[in-house]
This record gives sequence, structure tokens and C-alpha cells, in this order.
Amino acid sequence: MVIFWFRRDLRLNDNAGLYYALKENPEVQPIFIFDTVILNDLKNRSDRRVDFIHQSLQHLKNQLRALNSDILVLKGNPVEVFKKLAEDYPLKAVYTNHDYEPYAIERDNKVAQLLKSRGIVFKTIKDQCIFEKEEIVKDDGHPYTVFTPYSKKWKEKCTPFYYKPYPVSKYFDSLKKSEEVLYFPSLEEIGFHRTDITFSPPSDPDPELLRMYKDRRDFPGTDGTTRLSVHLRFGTVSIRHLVSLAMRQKAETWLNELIWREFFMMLLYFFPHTVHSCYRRAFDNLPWENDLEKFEKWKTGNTGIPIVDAGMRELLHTGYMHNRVRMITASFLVKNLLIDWRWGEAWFAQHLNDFDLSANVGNWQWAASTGCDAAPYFRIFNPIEQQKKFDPDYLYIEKWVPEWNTASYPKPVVDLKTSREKAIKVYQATSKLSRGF
DNA sequence: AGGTGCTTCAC
DNA sequence: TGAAGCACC
Repeated sequence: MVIFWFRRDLRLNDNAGLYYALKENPEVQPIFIFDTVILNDLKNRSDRRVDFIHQSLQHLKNQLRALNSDILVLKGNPVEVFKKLAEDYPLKAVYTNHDYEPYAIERDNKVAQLLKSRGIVFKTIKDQCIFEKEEIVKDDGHPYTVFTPYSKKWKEKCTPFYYKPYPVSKYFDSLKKSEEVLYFPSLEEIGFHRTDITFSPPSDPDPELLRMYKDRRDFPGTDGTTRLSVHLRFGTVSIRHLVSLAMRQKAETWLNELIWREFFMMLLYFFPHTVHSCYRRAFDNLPWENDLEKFEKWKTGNTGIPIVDAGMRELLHTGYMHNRVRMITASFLVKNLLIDWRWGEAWFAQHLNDFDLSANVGNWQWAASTGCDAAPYFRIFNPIEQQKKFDPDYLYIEKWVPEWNTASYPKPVVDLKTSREKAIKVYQATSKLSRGF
């Protein structure tokens, strides 16, 4: 028996690993494992991401049932699960797509070792990005740490070959037939509850939206973005498909966002320590104030700065936050409240439906001026100026902070002018210190 | 993927 | 009086 192991690639169409599994084997059983190593760490039993996965698995199951096949859904530590599978079935091979996060690499190494020791082939394939690992590096072989030259190389290399879809349906006959419906554990049995999230398969972004993306994407009160991030996160949409759309529509700015995603994936692969420490090591010595009361106000959207509170409330209420507002709230936490970017990163990690470790760490370090190609430390967003520019009609603020203009709305938790000046002073002192002054 | 303060120059 | 340019943070 041959297994295809779904992880963050929850789709049948244009799935590289599934394609090779089906093409190279006559009978393939798709499986998914609710990884308890990951799930046990989740604080909220009503986690929207687990619900999203559960619903997309139901969708996959329906599609597979229509093909007289099914998906085997299991729960446990994947290493243990495969140990048992190898005992129960005459396993020949396991196919899966590459996963680049530190935990995933460690887990997959263990699984590979276990399978190898039992004579089972473990085959992994690139799927979640166009270029992975060291496929885009400088001519001297070192990784890029600046986005613009990276993106230039990326675009030069990205011929249509790289975003051609894998015609998986050609080999659907290789899906293992299943007369009986396989057992599908409920969310409750996984240890979680239903939430307000609804999964539906993504549809292509409107060409008009992609055409206007450059000019409309920065306004959180209007629908100027594709809202595809959660689908990219769980692989319910194919990156090759999105890149082919971007190329066809000549949506340069939108394509750059897809490349930023791969830039951050590449950086995490080369610099896994940046999950815990600053890429620019000098800033590991920043004297954060880490005021718990201020942090609480930031988390719940009660800072007294309308655009910041709107963003934080949108996050808590929906698991989503507009990207412009992610930058504003992050800059405010780090530069105006002088709270460690890792605290903010952890909060976003806990609440963003589209949370991806590489993008979250990369963007937080960008905002904190501690990362690769980061904003210089003196580049500090003024949330009032940002609001005037990007939510001039208070559309976004009215939606999330309707009381912004009343007496019941709190006074700002810090003075923007003085906190800004303090941040510049602290950053400057820290970077000077490390240069030996 | 910025903001501030100051200068200049056109009303 | 205010937009536009610029240096610096």
C-alpha cells in the first residue's frame, strides 16, 4: 500500500505530491493526521484554524467519495501514527509535500528515519512555493537578505514551466477505492469546538481587483485585497495557479506580495534562529518596557488609538486583520509601547487564521526594524497620520470602534510624540552600544 | 512598507 | 497661509 499524506496542501487539484503519488503507484490511500504535538499547544479549544482544517477535510472527503475513494483521518503524534500504520498495513511508500518550518523539518526527519528502518520509501515534493530553499540565492551561493534583488532573480527564473499546473485528475484512477465510508472524527473528538469560520473553496480573484490592487490594497475599509491568505496557508489554493493569474493579468504589485511570502519562507529556512532572536543581533539587547497593562490594552483593542483598536478588534473578532493595519498595530506595539516584538508575534500567531510562521516572524521583525531588509528604526508609523491617509472616511474605524468619537472611548495609552522620540533614542543607543562606542 | 520640522516659494 | 522640497531621525 502507498500513502499520500496531506498536511498544508488540502486540495486535490494541482497538488504536486499527490500527482506523483498517483502517477507512480496503482493504489494510493490519502490520509490526514491531526498532529497532537501541534494541537496540544493551542490555547483555545475554539480555534478557527482547526475548524477550517476540519471543514476542508470534509470537502476533500466529499470530492474523494464522488470518485469512490476516501480519506483516512487520524489523530496523534505522526511518528507514532506511522509506526502503527507500518505495523497494520504492508506499507510500500509514503508521499508528502515539503514543509519548511523548524518543527515540520524535525518531524519529517523522524518519520523518514522510522520508515526507512522498515524499508518504506518516504518521498517528499516541492508544492507550497514556486522556489524553495536554495533555489534562489545570490551568485556567490549565499542567501539573499534584501527583497528587491531576491524578487528580481525570482522573476527572471520564473518561466511558465514553474507555474504549470500538475494534472492530478489524469491519475484519479490510482486513488484507492473505498466501498465503505471511512471513519471521520468530529471536531469534538479531536478536542475542539465549532467556530464562526466557514470554509468554502476559493474562487479566482476578480481580474478588476488584481488590476486595481496596487491602488486599492491599502484601504482597510474597502475590499481591495484577495482575502486568499488563509487558502495559501492551508493549501486550499495552489500557488502555481495564483502566480499564473498574476502573470496573465500583469498584476505586478500582487505578484510581489506572493514573492514576499517566498522571501520569508526562504529566510526562515536559512535563519531558523530568527523565530526566537533578532536577525540583527544588536537589537537582542533592546531594553523593552513590556508593560503588561499596555499589552492587555493592545490585545483587546483599547489603546485609545482608533486605527490600532479597530485592527486589534478585527483580529479578535474574525481571526483576520487587513495588512496595512497589521503594520500599523505592529509598529505601535513595538515602537510606541516598547513591547518586545515576540509578544506581538505570539499574539498574532494565536489569532490569525492565515498564521504562517515565516511570514509572521519576518513581518514582525520587519516592523520592529530587527529583521532582514527591515524598516530603519527611525521609520515609525504615526497611527493618526496613517488613518488620515488610509481610512479618511472612518469606514474601517466605524465598523470596529463605533464609539471612537464619544466620551466613553479611552484616552490614548501613550503620547505619540514622546513615545516615538523615546523609541528612536532607545534604538539608537542600542545599535551604538553594539558597535563598541 | 514613514514622520517631523524647517525652508522656500507661490499665492 | 499652505503646498512642495529636503534633511534628518
